[in-house]
Amino acid sequence: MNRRTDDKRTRILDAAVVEIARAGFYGTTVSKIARRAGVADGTIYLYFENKEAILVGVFDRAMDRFIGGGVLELGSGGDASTLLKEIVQLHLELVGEDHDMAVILQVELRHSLHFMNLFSRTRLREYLEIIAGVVVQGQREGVFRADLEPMFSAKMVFGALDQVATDWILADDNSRLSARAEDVFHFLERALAAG
Amino acid sequence: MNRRTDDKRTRILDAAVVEIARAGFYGTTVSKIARRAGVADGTIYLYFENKEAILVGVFDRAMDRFIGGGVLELGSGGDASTLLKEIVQLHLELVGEDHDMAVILQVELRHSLHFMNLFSRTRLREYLEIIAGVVVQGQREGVFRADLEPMFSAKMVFGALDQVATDWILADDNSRLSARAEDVFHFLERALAAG
Amino acid sequence: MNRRTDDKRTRILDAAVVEIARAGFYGTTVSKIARRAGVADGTIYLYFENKEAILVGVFDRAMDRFIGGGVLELGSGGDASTLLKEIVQLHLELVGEDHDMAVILQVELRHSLHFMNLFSRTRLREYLEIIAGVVVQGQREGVFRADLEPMFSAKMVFGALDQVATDWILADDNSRLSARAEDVFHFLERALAAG
Amino acid sequence: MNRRTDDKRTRILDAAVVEIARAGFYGTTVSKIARRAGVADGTIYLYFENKEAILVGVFDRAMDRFIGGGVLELGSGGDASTLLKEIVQLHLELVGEDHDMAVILQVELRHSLHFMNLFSRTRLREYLEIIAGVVVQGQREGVFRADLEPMFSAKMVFGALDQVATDWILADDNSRLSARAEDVFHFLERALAAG
DNA sequence: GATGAATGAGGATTCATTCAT
DNA sequence: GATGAATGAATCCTCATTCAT
Repeated sequence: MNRRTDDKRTRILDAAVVEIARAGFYGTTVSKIARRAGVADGTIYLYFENKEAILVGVFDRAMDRFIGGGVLELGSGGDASTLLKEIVQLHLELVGEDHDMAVILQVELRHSLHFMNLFSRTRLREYLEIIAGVVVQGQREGVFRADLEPMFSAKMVFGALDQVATDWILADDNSRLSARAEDVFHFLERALAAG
Repeated sequence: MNRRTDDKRTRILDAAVVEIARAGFYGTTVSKIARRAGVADGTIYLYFENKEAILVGVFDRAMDRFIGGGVLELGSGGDASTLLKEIVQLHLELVGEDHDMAVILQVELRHSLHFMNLFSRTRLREYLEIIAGVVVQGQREGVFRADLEPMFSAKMVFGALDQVATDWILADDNSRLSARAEDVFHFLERALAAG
Repeated sequence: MNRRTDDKRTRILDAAVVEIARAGFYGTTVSKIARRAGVADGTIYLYFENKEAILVGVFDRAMDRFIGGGVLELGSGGDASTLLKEIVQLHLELVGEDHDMAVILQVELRHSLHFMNLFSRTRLREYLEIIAGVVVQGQREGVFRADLEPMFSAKMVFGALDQVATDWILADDNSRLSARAEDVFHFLERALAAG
Repeated sequence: MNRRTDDKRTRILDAAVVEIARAGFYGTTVSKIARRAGVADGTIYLYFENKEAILVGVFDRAMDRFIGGGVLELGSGGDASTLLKEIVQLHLELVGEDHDMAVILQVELRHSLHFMNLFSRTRLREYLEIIAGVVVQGQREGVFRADLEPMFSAKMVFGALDQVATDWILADDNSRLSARAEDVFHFLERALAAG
């Protein structure tokens, strides 16, 4: 895939994000995405097998950015509590960065069992394992309760972040999502803390 | 609305739950719902304005059962911690009771901003306020931390329950959802507890 | 058909005139006509075989009023020119009397070849023959040109009246249709006059 | 619009004329028109916004042919009486040329107030003004009566032509419509003539 | 690779008509 | 006779996908 090709794929994905965020997956048409991307309808099918594959593409790219773009590098150092704080901060920053993308992650991705499964079995699992790793580290360090199952805890953390993100989408005010990081961390730390 | 009429509306909603849970809102047709309900296509439109209204109907009935069927009676007595435990228990029991309905609540309802808005502005708000009320009571009783904003706490509680429910849907094993109530309560109680 | 029955039929026709004039034959539904008439949908079918029969009913009643209600009595006396003047006057008065009815006569009746045929072979023919009779009388009296075929002349007269009536419908100002009688007569008399 | 495209649009209009003349606008389906035109149903919508737009298209093309194809060139020369004769002749020739098209002009176009308005406010007005121009010329030349309002006279002329055309459609014999031109002109000339 | 005109299956919705009460 | 709930055939229109250029 050379640069030109890649550029066209990128433009299609960018266009899809906007259109899907605005009107929903079923409310958009391949034609509209093509028009916004500045390509012909048929061109879409040179880069994606079908309409659903565009959504998968959007989603994959988002998760690549999400996970590749920071979360993985967290493991480098610091105590578990700090890491947790960083995860919360980063999650809300990344999701809050691009409203259209956030709509897709929080709303459009939940389209069907099929999609949710895809999500939960692949990229979400990866992400949850990173969080669970932090929990395990915390338990080893003695700062997090030992009686909580790490993967369960990771899901609770994700649940909190997800809820806050969805809430932010729906509020549709001009607040920054990351402004809520402090509160979320505060809540989660207490739930996880030892002693 | 007499018994006959009510019966037909009920049958349509029941059929819709099954069809939508199975194939998604956009994957089902009005015809399929009608066939399963044992009525003619046109009959659907005597009870619902359009296809979307069926989904709203499904959702409303579920929330009526959900809120009417127990959560409201919680306020009667007991300390805040017990009430929270009961909410957690009841939420997971009710959602876990009917897998098809759960799929709709956890997946299909999140279809679009439009639906999420409907959800969040109406019944979810009502529910969150009940939870927030328990938090306030706990704070007054001195068992819950006073430094947490009650509505924020309520959202965290809901986020945890929601995550567990979605996780259960996706796991698709034969576990009972309510079996996870203990762990969730354990997590949330610690997050909220004073001291 | 007793008085009660007749009353219901009348109410249905009255309702049909209003609905059809307002929205067109295809733009109305049997249900709407029934609602306006204050009867049940099914009741319509006790009085009319099907939807089209309602239009035929509306049309027949209108023509009965039209022809029965004056034109036939013209023959009684007077010279041909006066009779022509009276026909023109009466035609425009009757059509202009009820705007809804006029819309049906000038617009809705022209729905299809089928209807136009019905119209032209029955009531219109009857009417044209009355006019042609006046022409013949005028020719005999020597006031109308003898070189014009009476039925052709009658059609020209009707064409003029019809055009003026349609024009009035479309103008939709508050003018009275019969105000145009003078001009029309003026035009037609000259066309027909001998010498 | 290149040749291919234009060709397809033409084929759709041709097919529509036949289908609509045969069964009426509401008696035809988009599918039938498509089949006769030899295109897919969806193709219709590449050329027309909806079913009604097909009828408008049919009507516009007819009026273009009608007005563009002769009547406008009349103004060139000759006295008013000759011009009137030519208009009558041309009108009946053009309408009589294509029976299907004539059915649409005389019957289908009168379907509804909506259509009649469209007709009367646009192309008919244009046409009436041409006729009125001839009347004015005749009045200036002193061959037409000065006491007739030109636009009113034009409507009378059109009413006569329209009536004859409709009559021809309904007669459905094998006569040529233009054969009636002589009589119509004879009638109208006398009505308009000065002196 | 790129185009976009063409396809045609699919689906929501309407509404004339029926018939059990 | 009267009702009006129920029917289901019919139709307009959309849109993902294809393929000749």
